[in-house]
Amino acid sequence: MALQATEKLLEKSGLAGLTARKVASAIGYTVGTLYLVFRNQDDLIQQANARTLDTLYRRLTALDTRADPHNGLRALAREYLRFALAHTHRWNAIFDHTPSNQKLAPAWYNKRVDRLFAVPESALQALDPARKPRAVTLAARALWAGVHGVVVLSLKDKLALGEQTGQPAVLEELVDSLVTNYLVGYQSP
Amino acid sequence: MALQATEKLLEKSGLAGLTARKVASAIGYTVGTLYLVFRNQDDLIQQANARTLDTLYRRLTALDTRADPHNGLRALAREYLRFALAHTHRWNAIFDHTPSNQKLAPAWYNKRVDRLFAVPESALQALDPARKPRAVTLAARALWAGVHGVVVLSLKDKLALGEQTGQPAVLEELVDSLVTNYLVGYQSP
DNA sequence: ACCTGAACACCGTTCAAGT
DNA sequence: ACCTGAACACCGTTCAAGT
Repeated sequence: MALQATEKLLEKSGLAGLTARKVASAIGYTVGTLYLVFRNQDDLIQQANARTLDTLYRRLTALDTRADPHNGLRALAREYLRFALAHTHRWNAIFDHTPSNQKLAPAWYNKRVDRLFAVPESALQALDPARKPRAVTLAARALWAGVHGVVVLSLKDKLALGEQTGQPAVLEELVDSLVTNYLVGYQSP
Repeated sequence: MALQATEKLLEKSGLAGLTARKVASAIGYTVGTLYLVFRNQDDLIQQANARTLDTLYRRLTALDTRADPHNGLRALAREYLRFALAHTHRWNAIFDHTPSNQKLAPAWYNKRVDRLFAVPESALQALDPARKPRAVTLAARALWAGVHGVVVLSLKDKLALGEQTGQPAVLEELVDSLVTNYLVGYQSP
């Protein structure tokens, strides 16, 4: 499959180094052939990104958050960070790619993104079942977007933590701090 | 200045639509001339981004956070969001641009980023002067990266808030939720 | 039915040559 | 001293023509 070649290329040199010609020649074909399978480069990248989102989703749902939602949310956030650190380039490709025509992403793609957000949301729901759904959704978005922010800036080395910059342990501390403190506020009267 | 033309082009069609040739012809010159002024495209973009960072910095420091650090931090976060919403493309250019050669950004550029982080950090310091500096730094990074995350995902419409997606009021609610709840946790015993 | 090859309109970057 | 023009090696995308 062309998508496997795309992943390998992404993994090696990131989204910027990805080229239709490179992908084609990696699977022993000509550029033209690639355009018989994918509508264009956006389509190719989106399909590759969808696969990354899927494996991330599988990783997150493999965790059990029901027993202890509070720690479950921390575990989710850590797993998210770990995944991003382990697959920097593929993870970045998801958020660096912006469709050329200003067009919004296709529905099948957005479905994967929504599914990811649903994971922390249900943990948050379990944490406090009495809370109104809208309040839970809002809190889940805020918290998860926050975690996302820590991860993005971590990967871009924009956190300026002095000598300890980039050390996974410190980054986990950041993510933990965000989740824990947010949840304290969320659950306080 | 070429940088003004760059900003205008960014504002109109984003980083993806930016071209050395377009910038040059916008100021009545040839491409070649542009390369007598800027080392390369990365340099051009970084200089443009530095200007954006500067005006954002000025906006944030214009707020007074000393009187009431707690509300001050909320105001900072809101201002950050507002700036991003008002200058979507220029703000995105800052975080979408990744230097070609995998090279890290020059020191003069990173200085501007660090300066921005220092703003919420000093507010957080004022909130609880007894706290150890390292703890304050860590909390400032976590919180501000979190706010950043809400803003990035807001701009990319990846928050999936149903019909209300993209409504500024809802986005401010998200940012508020993050800051307020985090601070409750941060200040709890 | 499947693939190629070459074309088109664009890039970033460089640098002799012009004034 | 300042700028141009044309070149080079690359792009994404299309599509006649080949098997």
